[in-house]
Amino acid sequence: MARGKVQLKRIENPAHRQATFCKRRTSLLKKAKELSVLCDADIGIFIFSTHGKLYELATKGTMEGLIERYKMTCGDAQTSNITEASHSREFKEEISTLKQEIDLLHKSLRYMLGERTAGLMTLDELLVLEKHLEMRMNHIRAKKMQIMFQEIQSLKNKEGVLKAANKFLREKLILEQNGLFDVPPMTVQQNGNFDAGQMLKADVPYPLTIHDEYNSNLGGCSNMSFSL
Amino acid sequence: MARGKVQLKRIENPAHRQATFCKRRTSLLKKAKELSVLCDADIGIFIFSTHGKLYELATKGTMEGLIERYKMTCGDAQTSNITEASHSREFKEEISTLKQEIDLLHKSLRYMLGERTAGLMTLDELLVLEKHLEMRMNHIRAKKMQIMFQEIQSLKNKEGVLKAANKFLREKLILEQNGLFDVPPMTVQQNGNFDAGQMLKADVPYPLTIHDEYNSNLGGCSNMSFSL
DNA sequence: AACTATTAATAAGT
DNA sequence: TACTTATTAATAGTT
Repeated sequence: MARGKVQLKRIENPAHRQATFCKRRTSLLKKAKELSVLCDADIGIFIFSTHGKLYELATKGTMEGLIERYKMTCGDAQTSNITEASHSREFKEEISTLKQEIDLLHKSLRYMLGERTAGLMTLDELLVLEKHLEMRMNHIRAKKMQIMFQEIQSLKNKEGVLKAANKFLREKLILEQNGLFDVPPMTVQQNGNFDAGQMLKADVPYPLTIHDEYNSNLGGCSNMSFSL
Repeated sequence: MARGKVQLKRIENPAHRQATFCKRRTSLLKKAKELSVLCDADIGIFIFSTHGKLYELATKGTMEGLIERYKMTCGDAQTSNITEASHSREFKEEISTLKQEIDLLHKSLRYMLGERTAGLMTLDELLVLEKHLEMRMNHIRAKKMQIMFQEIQSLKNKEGVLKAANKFLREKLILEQNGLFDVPPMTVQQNGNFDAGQMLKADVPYPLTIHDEYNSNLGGCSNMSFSL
């Protein structure tokens, strides 16, 4: 523009190129500022020198903001790229969904643990609670077994005692009857039913089971509760 | 620059402003192209007019590419803003963490349900499983009770039968002994212990409990399992 | 970086 | 929007 025209091609002389770059870069940014002020335009410029150094201008707000606006504007019409903003929004939505799911799982776990704790539990707490549940289950099983065996042992004792008494009485009876008449030995079969026919073949029609007052001996077991 | 200087302020006349915008914009982009060619620089420019229309120039590759390069360059040195790439990475890391937590919660739930299902469960499935658990617990309780009452009823039956037989034998014995000597009536006390002293005060030292072969009558109850 | 001859840009008018 | 032109601004080559 002065002292002769210039070929529109790369300046090979490095010093010359650097000088020109400095002058024209300054002018370009100045012109951009003028344009933005005179014409009320928003302009973003970034210039990378040959060596990668960055020179920038954002006439309104930050360059980030202008880039956002640029992506919004051209994203509608030109590129198929999704803007950072909508990327962020999608990520945030996914994170929100996942957090909701975690909340629900926490609630489910608390429900299963039978807990009515108020606050949220941490991950570490959950692991503790997992072990906790195992212990609770074992405790419940142990307690259940203990009660059952107590009841069953109590009944077995009664059975044994009665059988012993029965045997003793039978033997005594046989001894007493020895000179008068014969009675076959009485037995209790494996299925727990009393063999009345063998005991008394014809002369005594006897009720073989008795349900009434013996319930009290079992500590009211029909109302037993193990508080699971 | 011609026919008089220009004040560096917004041109209020819209037509005038629009004309100037068009001229200067064209010049600016021309200057930018010249700079990029002469000095081997990479330049990105975007201009938003007053009405939001976008004019852009990217002297190398696409504007997207230049914006990426811009963010890389200034992200390292100038601004404190995090680039889209690292934003994405952070989001992805958070999502990964949340998914891990959900996996763990799913495992916890499956463990509590006693399930050994392979795949992941959906949120909807979890709600179903929550109800499922309640039903399973009720079922387990019912089954447990059923088994216990079966055992206890079986033992009660035996007890009743033996008592009946005992009573019958005792009466029979008394009848037989009536002319010979007196025996007081035998009883079973509330604590389940046989009152041997009352039955036979002096002459028969008798083992009051019998533990052996009667276990088989209880269906192997010492090995009972309710598969919780 | 400063100078300056010269070219490029452009304001105002058409 | 495009052309014209008087005038200013930019800048290539030099110091």
